[in-house]
Amino acid sequence: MLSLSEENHLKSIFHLSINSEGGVSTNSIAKNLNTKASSVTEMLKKLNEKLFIVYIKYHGAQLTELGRKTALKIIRKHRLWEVFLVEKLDFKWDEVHEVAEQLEHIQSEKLTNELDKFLNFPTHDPHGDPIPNPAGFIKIIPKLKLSDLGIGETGKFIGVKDSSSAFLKYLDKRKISLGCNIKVLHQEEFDQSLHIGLDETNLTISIKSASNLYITKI
Amino acid sequence: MLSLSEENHLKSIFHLSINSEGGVSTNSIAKNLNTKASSVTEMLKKLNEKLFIVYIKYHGAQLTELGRKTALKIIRKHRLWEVFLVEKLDFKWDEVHEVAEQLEHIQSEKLTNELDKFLNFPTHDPHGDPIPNPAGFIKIIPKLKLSDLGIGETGKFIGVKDSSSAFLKYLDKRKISLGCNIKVLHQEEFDQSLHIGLDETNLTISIKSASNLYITKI
DNA sequence: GTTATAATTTAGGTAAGCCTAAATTATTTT
DNA sequence: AAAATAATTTAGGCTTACCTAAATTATAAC
Repeated sequence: MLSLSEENHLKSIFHLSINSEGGVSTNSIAKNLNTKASSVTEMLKKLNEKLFIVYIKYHGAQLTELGRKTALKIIRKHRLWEVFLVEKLDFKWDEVHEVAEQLEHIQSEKLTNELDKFLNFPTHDPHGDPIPNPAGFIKIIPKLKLSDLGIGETGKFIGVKDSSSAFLKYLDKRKISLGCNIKVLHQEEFDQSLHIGLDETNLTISIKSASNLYITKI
Repeated sequence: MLSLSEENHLKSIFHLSINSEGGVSTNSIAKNLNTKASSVTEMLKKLNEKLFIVYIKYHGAQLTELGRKTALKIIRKHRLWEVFLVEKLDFKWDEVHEVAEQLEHIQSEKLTNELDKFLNFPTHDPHGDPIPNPAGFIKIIPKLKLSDLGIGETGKFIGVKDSSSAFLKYLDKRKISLGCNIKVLHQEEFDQSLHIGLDETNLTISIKSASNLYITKI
C-alpha cells in the first residue's frame, strides 16, 4: 500500500506528463507539490524501486503502466468525490478541490465503486474532467483552448485548465458554465482580448482567460 | 491542527473513560490502538502540553473539556459516515467501521455539516450509538445490558457494545436487529445462557452475547 | 567549445511516531 | 510491611518525509 506522499507524487507526475514530452522534471514536481527538489529526488528513487516510474538521474521520471493505473485510480476517486460534493452536498465547483484532495486517499474499493453507482456512473467531474473507470482507464481527448479558435468559429465549453477558485468564480459571475456554446466574434489587436458571444449576450475576456477554457469545435 | 495519531489517541481515551473512574491507563490505550505503552506515554505528554488531557505520570490521562469536545467531533464524523455508508451506499452494518475510521479524519466543517443535512440529521449510527451535535455535545445515557435484566423482564435493543463484524453477523443471522424487543424467559444454571423471546420466536444466547447487547427496560 | 547559469543530486540534519530493553514506580500478595 | 509482580516511564534506535547547503551534472550563452 502506498503512503500519502507516494500517492501525491504519482498524481503529480501524471498531471505534469500530459503536457510534456519525455520525463517529468524534479523541479516541476517540487513546485507542484510545494516541496523541495531534494525531497522529490528521494521519492523518485523510491517510486522507481517500486516500479511505479522509470527514473533516470538528471533526466526526470516517467510513469510505468503500473504507475499510470495507480495514479488514475486516485484521480478517479478525486473526481467522483467532487461530483458527490457538488451534486449531493451543495458545494460550489470552486469549493470542492481541497476536500477532494483528502477524500481521494481513502482506501476502499467497495466505497469507490458504491459511490460511483450512487452517483449514477458520472462520466465527468464538475470541472469537465473525465472520470476514469474502475480499472484506471481513461480516454484522453486532445483539448482545444478557446484561444485556439479563429474569428467566427464556435466551440462548446467542456472544461477548465486552471481550476483555481478565483478563475471559477470569474466564470460564474459571467455565467460561463460547462456545456455552453461560445462564438469568437472579434479579437482586439493591442491586448489580444476576445469578444465572444454566449447565448444572447456578448462579452470580452482576456487572452489569459481564453487559454484557460477548454472547448470542442462545433 | 491535530495529527492522525493525536486524534486517534483522543478518541481512544474518550471511549475508555466511559467505563472507568479516574484516569485512563497507558496500557489500555496501547491495547486499544495496537501500539506499545511507551509510544502512548510519549503521546500523553504531548496531548497534556497541548491541553487536551490532564496527564499525571503513572496515573493515566483524563480529557479536559477541550479534549472531550475534540474527541466528540471526530466521533460525530465517524458516526455520520457510518450512516452514509449504510443508508446511501448499501454497506452492511458490519462493513462500515474500517472505512469510517479513515473518513473520520477528513477536515472540513462544511463537509461534516452538509453530510449531516444530506442524511437528514440522524440521531444514531447503524449500531445504535448517538451522534454528537456540531459543537461536540452528546447526551450519554447509562446503558443496561441484556444480561442485567431479570427473568420475565423485557428490554428494547438499542445498541451493541462490541461491534466486531463477527458479532454483528451473529445478530443478523438470528434476526436480532436494532429496536426490537427482547424478553428474558429463563436462565440456564450451568452456563448462564439466556432463553429469550423475540417477536414470535424463542432462542438461546450465551451470557457473553447477552452482555454485548445494550437495552432499555420497558 | 568554453563558460556561466540553471537544474539536480548528495550529504547531513530534524521531527513525528513508532519500537525494544532497561529502569522505575505502583500494586498485590503474603 | 516487605517481597513479588505488574504497570509505566525512560533511554536509545529506527523509518519516513521533510529540510538546507554543498557538490555535481545539464543546458544556455557567448
